[in-house]
Amino acid sequence: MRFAPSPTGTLHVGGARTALFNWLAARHAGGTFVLRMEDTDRERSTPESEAEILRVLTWMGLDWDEGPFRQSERDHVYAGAVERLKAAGAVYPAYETPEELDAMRAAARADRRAPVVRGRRDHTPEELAAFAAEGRRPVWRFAVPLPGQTLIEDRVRGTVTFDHAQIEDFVVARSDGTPTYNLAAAVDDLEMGITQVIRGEDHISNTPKQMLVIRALGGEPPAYAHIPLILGPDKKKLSKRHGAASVEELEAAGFLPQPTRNALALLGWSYDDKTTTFTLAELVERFSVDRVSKSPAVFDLKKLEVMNGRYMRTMDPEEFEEALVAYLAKTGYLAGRGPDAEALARRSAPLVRRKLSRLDEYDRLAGWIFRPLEFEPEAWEVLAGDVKHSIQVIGGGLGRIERLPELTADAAKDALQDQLHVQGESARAFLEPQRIAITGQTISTGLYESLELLGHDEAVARYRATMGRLAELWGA
RNA sequence: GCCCUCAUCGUCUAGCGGCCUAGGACUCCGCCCUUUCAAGGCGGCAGCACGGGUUCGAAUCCCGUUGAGGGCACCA
Repeated sequence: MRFAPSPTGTLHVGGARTALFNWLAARHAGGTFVLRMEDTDRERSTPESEAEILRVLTWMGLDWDEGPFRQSERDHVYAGAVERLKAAGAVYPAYETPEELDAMRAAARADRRAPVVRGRRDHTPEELAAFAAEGRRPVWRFAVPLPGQTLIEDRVRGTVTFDHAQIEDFVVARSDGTPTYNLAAAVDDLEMGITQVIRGEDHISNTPKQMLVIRALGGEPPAYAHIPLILGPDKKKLSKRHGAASVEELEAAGFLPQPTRNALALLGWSYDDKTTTFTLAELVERFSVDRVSKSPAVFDLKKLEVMNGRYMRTMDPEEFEEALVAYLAKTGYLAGRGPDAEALARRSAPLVRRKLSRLDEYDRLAGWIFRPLEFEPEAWEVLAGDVKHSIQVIGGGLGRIERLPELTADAAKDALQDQLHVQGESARAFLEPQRIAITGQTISTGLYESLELLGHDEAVARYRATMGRLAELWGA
């Protein structure tokens, strides 16, 4: 099994799922997982991109047994293969100019035929010598056998037939001697002893070309499985245009590796009619390409959020605390929020654990902890909407909190619930202002726990500050 | 234009001729619980693209139509 990305950008959700499926298939079968960088496009391939892909794979918990190999470092292998193809008469030098190629394709199209290119396979030795004398460098094209057809015995789609009339004499070696993708991929799959290829459906039309190359080299093609593509909400192939299309973005948004992996596995694959959560071990044990769906799937971020939230709620509290702090540190959230920032974040972990679906929502819930009391406009609106009521209710709450010998969440709960009865208020009408009074937010961590976290003095101070501002408003 | 592929609730899917009055999950909508937001519990809305066959019987098999996706470079 192998995963062979081209390092020309970040790893998006589709590529990550391809990697996952290959890895799962390899681990399930006890096979070898090979990582190979398809960087024959030297213009677009970058070391940064390669490092990023490796990092993301590791983040997802995927390891590899061999590699990463780089095609850019294997020129000699491809050169050797091209020589063997020449010797076998499977390729020929082509001198057609770009204009001629365009004309050929346009003509075929006008003729309602497939826009395929056939170079002249029958140049005489004299002609070839003349070209050489002019210094013209040919590309080498694969002489697709005509007539004929190539069948793919695909593990997810069944038998797929390609008529050779539809396959052009594809370029195998560029005029500068470098190999093209179809040559390099075929040669590597053969050389590296790859027996199973799982890749996106967008590669399916390349497959017969690669099979042709492998057979011309005297080899046997691996088994192929072309998995359906992942689509964006617009039903188009997922690309950078769609938000959060890369795993890097998911990570930055505060999704954890386990639920992300789980969600990715379930895109186009299912185990049965009910199970929706799997541990890594379960995935390895149960995965099979035979159960991969044939139709493309729309990636649903909302579903991932739900899975992520549920996962965070079921993980160990300590583990969650570590994940949260690591995330906040990595994203730079903690920096510049005072020397106690990390300690505060740790203390807040239990308060946000049941409320978050993604870590980047942390600030919305708990940002107030790091700031002196200040009101969100909407929050202040709630209090200012009925100043008299707010003063009564918050004043009532303050009176009770103030007298508490020890401000714990339980004590706060008992006191406030008793007070709301005393004042004949509904829970919502009484408790909502309390939260705003101390956090300044309409949505926040739980009221009682928040009070405990603040501690008696700070809580009372905040209450008083709010009362002060309300009194000011009342007076005016 | 040519080639390949796909087609079950809005989304992800189970279903491989009778177990289907089509199951699960997410979203959405109610209700309950916690006398707060959230979380949790319970319930509800919603689907076999269409038309022909084959068969005692079709979501499941065949053909066609329609729709959708992918590919068609000296990119990968």
